[in-house]
Amino acid sequence: MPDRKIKKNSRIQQRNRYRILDAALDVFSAHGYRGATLDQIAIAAGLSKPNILYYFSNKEQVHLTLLNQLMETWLDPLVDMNEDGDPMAEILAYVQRKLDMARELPRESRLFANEILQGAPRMKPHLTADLKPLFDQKCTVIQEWCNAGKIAPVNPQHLIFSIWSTTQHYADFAAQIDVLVRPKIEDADTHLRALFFNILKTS
Amino acid sequence: MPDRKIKKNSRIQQRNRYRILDAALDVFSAHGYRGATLDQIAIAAGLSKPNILYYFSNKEQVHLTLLNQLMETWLDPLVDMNEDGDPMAEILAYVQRKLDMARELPRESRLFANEILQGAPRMKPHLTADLKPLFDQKCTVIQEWCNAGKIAPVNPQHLIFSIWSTTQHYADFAAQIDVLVRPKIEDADTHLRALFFNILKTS
DNA sequence: TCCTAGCTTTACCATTTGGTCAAAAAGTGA
DNA sequence: TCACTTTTTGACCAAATGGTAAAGCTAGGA
Repeated sequence: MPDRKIKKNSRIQQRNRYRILDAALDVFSAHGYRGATLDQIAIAAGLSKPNILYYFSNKEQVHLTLLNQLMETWLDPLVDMNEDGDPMAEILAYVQRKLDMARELPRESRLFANEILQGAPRMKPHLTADLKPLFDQKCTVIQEWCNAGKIAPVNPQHLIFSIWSTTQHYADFAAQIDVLVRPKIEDADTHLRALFFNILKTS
Repeated sequence: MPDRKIKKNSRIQQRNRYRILDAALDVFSAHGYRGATLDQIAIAAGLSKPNILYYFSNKEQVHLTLLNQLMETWLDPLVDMNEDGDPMAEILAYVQRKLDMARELPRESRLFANEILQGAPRMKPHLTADLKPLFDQKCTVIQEWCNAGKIAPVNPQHLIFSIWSTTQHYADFAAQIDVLVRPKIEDADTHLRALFFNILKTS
């Protein structure tokens, strides 16, 4: 029988791969790639270490799978920024989506931050292939909005960096924020909307 | 002889402790605490591993020494924000100092970011003891500036978070920025000045 | 009921890692 | 030069880590 049947979709496969990736997300986002161990992941997943290696060929594959999955959803908010919409509304909605994402997927944000902080050794190809073209395209759109006078003149690259940094900060630096402010922060939305509204408004 | 002479200041001691801390800053900032090894640090310092442990009792002590040193300089820019000065000028000057710092001390910024990202296990006491009081005090100052109408109403906590995140982003996410923009960024200053000017200006 | 493919575990291995120790080497003052 | 202190090193260790191999278990179809 030349074609071997690989059942990646059996119920057990699906459930266990999901468990492993969920556990790995916990561990990698908390300790970085080199700081995370297969034993930690195994314990968090409720499986044995060799069992992890039955589903993934090695530690790096687990990490890579997570990064690949992440890349898919990570770019969505920016993709959805529509060049035909109202510029101010589009940018502010993008800020809101990024902020929501930081709140709903803080582990993913920290996984990404860890990877970039450490020089993006496993992610650089993705950045070049996926993020860079999208980034360039959206920079062009913003530049055109500026040129048309629909928003105040602004450097598109730095604008996007500011949006990324301010929104992701609430996930990535949560440990610091927890120390500094007692009750949970909920009014970041208002602040960031004002921050970016004020630099973009024409008048 | 009851009092033992500990020569921490011999020329050799000074030189080697400096070399070790400089090498450790390289390694810790690039891999995080758990991802860094004493061997890497030893090689980067041009010393042997046991020699490292002659100067520092263990790996954690090297890391802690770095964090303590860092904490001293890290707060300076905020300390220097003078409540008797012109509010707008003071805040914009603070932004500029933070940005300069991210450019001049990117390894320190990444060391800090790594530590916070991973839950600040060794830094939380410092944050509570040193950063928090300063943060609260400066938030009060900014709030008073708002109340006096000297700057536009703004949430001081979020304003500071925005300043931290946008400035440090250029150090912490340098690997990503390198992929996205060809020539080196020098006009971040202009962008950030405008960003924070526009949300703070009255009228 | 038995067979088989798929799943799990136990035992194990080589390498890496933080750390120790005693001896050797290099300074240093008289 | 000699005696003494400080610094450096090579050999070593126990624990942790990524990974392997083979045997054992389990579910489900014939």
